[in-house]
Amino acid sequence: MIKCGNMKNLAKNYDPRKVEKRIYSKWEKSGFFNPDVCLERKKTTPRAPYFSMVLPPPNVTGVLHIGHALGITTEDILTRFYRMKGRRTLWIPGTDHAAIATQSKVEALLEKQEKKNRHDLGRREFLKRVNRFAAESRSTILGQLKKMGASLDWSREAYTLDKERNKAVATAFKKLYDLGLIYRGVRIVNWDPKGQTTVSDDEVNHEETEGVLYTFYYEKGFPIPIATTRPETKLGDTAIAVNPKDGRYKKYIGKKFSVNFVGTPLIIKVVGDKAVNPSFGTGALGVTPAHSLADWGIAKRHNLETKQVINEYGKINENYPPFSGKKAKEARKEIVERLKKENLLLREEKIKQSIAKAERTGGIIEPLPKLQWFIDVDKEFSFPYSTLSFVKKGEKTTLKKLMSLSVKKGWISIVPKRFEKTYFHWIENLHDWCISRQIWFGHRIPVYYRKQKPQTEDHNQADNIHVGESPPEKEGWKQDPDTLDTWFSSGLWTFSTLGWPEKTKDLKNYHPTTVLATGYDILFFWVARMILMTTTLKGEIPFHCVYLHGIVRDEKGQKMSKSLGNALDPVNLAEKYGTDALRMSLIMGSAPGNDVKMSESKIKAQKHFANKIWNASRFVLSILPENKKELEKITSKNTPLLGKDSLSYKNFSKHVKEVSKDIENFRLYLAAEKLYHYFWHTFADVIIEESKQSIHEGREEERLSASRNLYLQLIEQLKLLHPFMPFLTEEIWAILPKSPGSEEFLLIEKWPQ
RNA sequence: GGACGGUUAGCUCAAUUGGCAGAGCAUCUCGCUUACAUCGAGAAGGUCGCAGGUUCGAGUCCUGCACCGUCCACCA
Repeated sequence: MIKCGNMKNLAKNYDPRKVEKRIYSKWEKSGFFNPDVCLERKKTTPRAPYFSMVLPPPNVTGVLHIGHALGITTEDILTRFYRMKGRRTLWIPGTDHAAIATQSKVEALLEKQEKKNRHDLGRREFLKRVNRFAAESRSTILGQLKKMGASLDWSREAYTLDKERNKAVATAFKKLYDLGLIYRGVRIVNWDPKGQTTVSDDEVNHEETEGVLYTFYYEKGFPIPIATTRPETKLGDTAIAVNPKDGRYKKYIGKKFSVNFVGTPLIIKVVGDKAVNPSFGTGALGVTPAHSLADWGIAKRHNLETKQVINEYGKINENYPPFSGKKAKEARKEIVERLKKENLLLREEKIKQSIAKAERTGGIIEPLPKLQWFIDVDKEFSFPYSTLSFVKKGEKTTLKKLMSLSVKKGWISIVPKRFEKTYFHWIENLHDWCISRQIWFGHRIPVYYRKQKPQTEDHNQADNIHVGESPPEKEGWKQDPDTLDTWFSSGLWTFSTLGWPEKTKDLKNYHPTTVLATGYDILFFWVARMILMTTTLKGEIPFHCVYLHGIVRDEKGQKMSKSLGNALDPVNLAEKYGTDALRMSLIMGSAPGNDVKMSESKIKAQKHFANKIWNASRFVLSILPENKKELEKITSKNTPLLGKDSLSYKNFSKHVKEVSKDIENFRLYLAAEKLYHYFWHTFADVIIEESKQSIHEGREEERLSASRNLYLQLIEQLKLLHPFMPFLTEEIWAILPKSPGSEEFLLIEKWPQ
């Protein structure tokens, strides 16, 4: 029998609570999350390839949810893997101010706690409150990131609204403006009457509801019946559009009618437009340019007048008595009543209708023509860089083309590939991006206006608009009161975090970033915008690869949310089962782009796995001799592995290669599964069990060979498992005797070959 | 209207280039044996959504269908 005193002081069961905090602070103190320290301490070399990533900045609206935990785990696995591979590895942390989301959260709190709105406080005081809220959220979030074990370089932490990023935003705005890609103009926008602001197409959700399609004549004797779900907007009709091929109405095209519609005089021109579907409704469309994007397009094509009926509060404006001041819905009811009374209503039919709601406030979107700032995605401009192969310097291109070609030409790959199709499809349907918001929290638009003086009224706009970080020195300039869409600043994230617009070393060393890992739900919001911004402002791609993970759902497959009460809190779970178990359970069975169904039993299983690793390690520790010289025989390379052990180790080497390949190819779920399976069902169940005989009863060489095989395989499995289960593996690493040349921290240990 | 994904054991999901259908949880039986009862040994449980086709061989490739889900879309 060998003496086995080594494991006496180790608990029989692994208790993550006693380990995780201590280990994280050890890592932080070591400085190895920072590639500069790794370089200094020669853990990597200046000539090593880099691996860089940004953390998709969590919104400062509250706390991290389990979806974040999946993203963080995915990213941390990649980061730890490449760090161990010897790359110059940088993962940058940060948070997002999330303009509308944060502002509406604080507004709701204000309403609830003090029965006040933001105007009661005023812009300055209100912003103070929001910033205070954001700061609290930020520190909660940072704590949670650490709890998850994220090996982020905290020395480079960024915030979308901090000084550096503010400068980046203003610079970006000016540059895009100078390129002619940002313009101010009147267009139909998505107006949120509840939030009193515009929102972009992507911030609108469509819900299917039942609506009523009313078919009627404007007045008695009018030849063309029209159909609409919103009779109240018809007060603003300026035309009827019919399909030019429609025999029924051909003869009316070009004619003008004066009608009296429920007491309001209208001048209706009949136009032919091929956007009109002859088989829907009556085949004739009452054109309301101010309140429908489709009609706006028709009006543009036929030079029709725009008459606004509904105001910013969703009420009929002052021009339409007796309906003025009434809510759209009430006005609708009254108008329909009147049409009925006058015998003008032909039909009422129930139809399925999709209703647009603002994502954040739930307000029903009112399409309104408004003067706003836009990014023009179709405008041709000459590309100012010679850094991308698919567009030459000086060549005419558009933002849409840049976004599309970056992926099409293989500069950026999307994993899984099927999302590339979705991406292209989205770009094809893209309209100009409305970037101005009538909210207070965010980047104030870096534009200043001056009232035109009568004597200088020469239509020279440049005299009265100034685009830049600060106003010109002369008097009378007022900054635009609006703020920018939050995704404007997020779009700059890969390079604004590295110091742009300054020419920093970080930019040179770590951009383009290697991978962007994020949920597929923000492919359009964020990923596409980043590609847009980076190609245009830097002549670079933001990342070489986009890894899209799924959404975390509950056991029933429902999206987790606070309101449904099925949300799992990652910090609670980590506390209960250990972070490593939580991480493992999130990764296992989650193929790229696939949703993950989570349940506590899954996490529990991984807690058991952690315990298994702990105990197998205790066993290996128990067979290691205490005597230094004896121990060296096992830890050093000089002891040969005999037949069976040698074969077992060879097999293990295959496992190592497979796992490495899986991680390199983003098959993290497969790597995790293999690690689990090999450790439990090969290493513990078979190899350890079979070694027991050699160790207890074998000859000296057999004993040494078996012990060395166990020791080697354990050590190397700890390395393989480290990216997935960093705390447990680091803890065991600290306890096990090391081979010559090993690192103090598993964190920076070389990845097995 | 367009596109995408899913359908495999009671539940949650795997099966990387086509090669004997696998895990975890739950269930049943037995076992506290000197790493681990957060464990071990064993059992039961599957016409891989349906219908065709390609192939020596199909859960995997092709065609069609069904159901569930998701995203996109200016048919009022």
